[in-house]
Amino acid sequence: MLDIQLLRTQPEDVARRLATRGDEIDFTPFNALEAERKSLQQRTQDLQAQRNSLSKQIGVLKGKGEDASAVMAEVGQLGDELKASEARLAVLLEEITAFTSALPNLPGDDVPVGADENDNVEIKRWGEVPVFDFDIKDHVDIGAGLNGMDFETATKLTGSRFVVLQGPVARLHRALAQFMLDTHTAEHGYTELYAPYLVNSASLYGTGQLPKFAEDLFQVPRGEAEPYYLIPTAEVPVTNIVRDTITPAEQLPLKWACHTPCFRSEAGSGGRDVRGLIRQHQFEKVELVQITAPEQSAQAHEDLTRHAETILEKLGLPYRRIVLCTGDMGFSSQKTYDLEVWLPAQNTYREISSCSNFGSFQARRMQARFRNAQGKPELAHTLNGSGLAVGRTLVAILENYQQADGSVRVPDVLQPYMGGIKVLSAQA
RNA sequence: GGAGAGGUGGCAGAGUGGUCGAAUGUACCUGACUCGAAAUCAGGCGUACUGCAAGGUACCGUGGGUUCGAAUCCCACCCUCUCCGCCA
Repeated sequence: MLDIQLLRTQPEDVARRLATRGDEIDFTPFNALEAERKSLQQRTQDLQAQRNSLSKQIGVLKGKGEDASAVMAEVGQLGDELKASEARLAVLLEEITAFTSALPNLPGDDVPVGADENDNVEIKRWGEVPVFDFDIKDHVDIGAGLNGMDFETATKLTGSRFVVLQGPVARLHRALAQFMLDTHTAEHGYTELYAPYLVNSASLYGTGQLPKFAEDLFQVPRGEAEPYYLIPTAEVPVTNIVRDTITPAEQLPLKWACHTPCFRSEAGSGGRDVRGLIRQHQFEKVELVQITAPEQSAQAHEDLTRHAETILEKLGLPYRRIVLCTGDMGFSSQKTYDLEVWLPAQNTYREISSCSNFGSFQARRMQARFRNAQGKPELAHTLNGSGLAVGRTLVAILENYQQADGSVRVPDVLQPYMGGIKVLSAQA
C-alpha cells in the first residue's frame, strides 16, 4: 500500500510513476472520494463531539438527581444526521481502501523503465556455460533414465503439474534444500524458521497477494469459517510474523531463512512450461526474508541477492543477474533482481530466484513497524528472495552435470548430503 | 469433538451503563538525592486521523445491535486457557 498522504498531495506524480509499470491509473474518482471524505469526516466528528458533550451533561444532571429531559431532546435531534454521516463515511472509507489497496508499489528511482521482460537489464554473468560433446537430454529424460522422476504417476495421483521423485533423485532434491538452509544459517546469518503452510487472508493481504491475485492461490474451505490458503511462497507466513508489531530498533535487521513447499494454481499460465519440473503446482523453496530499517534496505537487497548467488556459485551453476524493468516487476516490489540459471537443454537462462525490496509497501499493509531513534513507531522495510527454488535447482544440476552415459555428477558441496555418492546413475 | 473459564495499555491487573483512553502495580524515560549505583522521592510514559494551535475524533479480541451515552448490556464470530475424548 502506498502512503495515502502521497496520493492526496501528489497524485499526478504517483500516476506518472505507476504508468511506467504499465498501470494507467485514473485518480479522478479517488480525488472525488477524498474530497467528500474530508468534509464528511469533519462534519461527523463535529456531531460526535456535540453528542459526547451533551451526553456528558446528561450524566452530570442525572448524577445530581436533576431533570435531563431537555438535554436528551436536544441530543436526540443529532441522532439521525449522525447515523447517516457515520454510515456514509464508512462506505467512503471502504471505497478509498479498495482503491488504494489495488495500487501497486512505486518503482525505485534506479529501476530501468521498460514495458516487459525484454526491457530487463542484465547486470552480470557468472560461470562458464558447459560445452557437451554428445547429444544432451533435458531434465525430464535424464530423470526418467535415472528411474527417479515420474510425471505420469503424479498425474494419476493428483493431476497435471505434479511429480513423483524417487531414489537418489529424490535424495538430491532433499540434499539441495538442506545445503541451502545450512549455508544461509551458518554463513549468511539467517535464523532458520519452520512456519505454517496454510495462512489466513489477512496474511495474504499483508504481503500483497490479496485482494488482486486470489486466482493464483489454492484455497482450503473450512465450512462456515474463513477459508485458509496454501502458501504460494514462505514470504507470506514469514514476513507476516511482524504484522501488527513494533520491533525494537536494536533487533533489526531480522533475517530469516525458511524452507517450505509452495503451492501455485498457475491459473493463466496455459500452455507454458507444460513439460517437466519448471512450472509445478507444488514445489520446494528456501526463502530468505529480511526486515530492516528504511536506510538499511537498499544495502540489504544487495546482500540478500548475493546470498542467493552464493548458492549457485557453490553448486557451480552458471547464472546471470538481471534487474527487472518497471513493466516486469511484481505488484508489491520497489526493485527486483532475478537470478537466472543456465539450462543447457533449453539453451537459455531461466529464473531460479527473485530478490525484491518492497520498501514500506508491505509494512504499511501489515502495520509492521519499529521504534526509531526518536522513540516513535515507523514503518519498517521488508525484503525477500528465493535462495533458491529447489525444484529448478534440481533441473539445473541434472542438465548441467549430465554425462554421455545418462549419469549425472553430484556437485562437490552436495556429496556430504548424499552419503558420499559422487555420481547418479540408473544402477545407483 | 464435549464441558467450563477468559480476552483491557510493554507486562500484571482493576473497572459490569455516565466526568473512563481507562485505577493500581511493574517495566521504561527524565529530574532530585549520591563520588557513583541501589533504595527513595517528583514528573513523564499507547496508536491513528484531523487542526497553525488550543483542541477534536476513533480505538478495551473482531463485527453487528440496544442506548442520549457502551470497556461495561445483547447477538454472531475469532482466539487463549483448564478438564475430558481423540490423535501424528
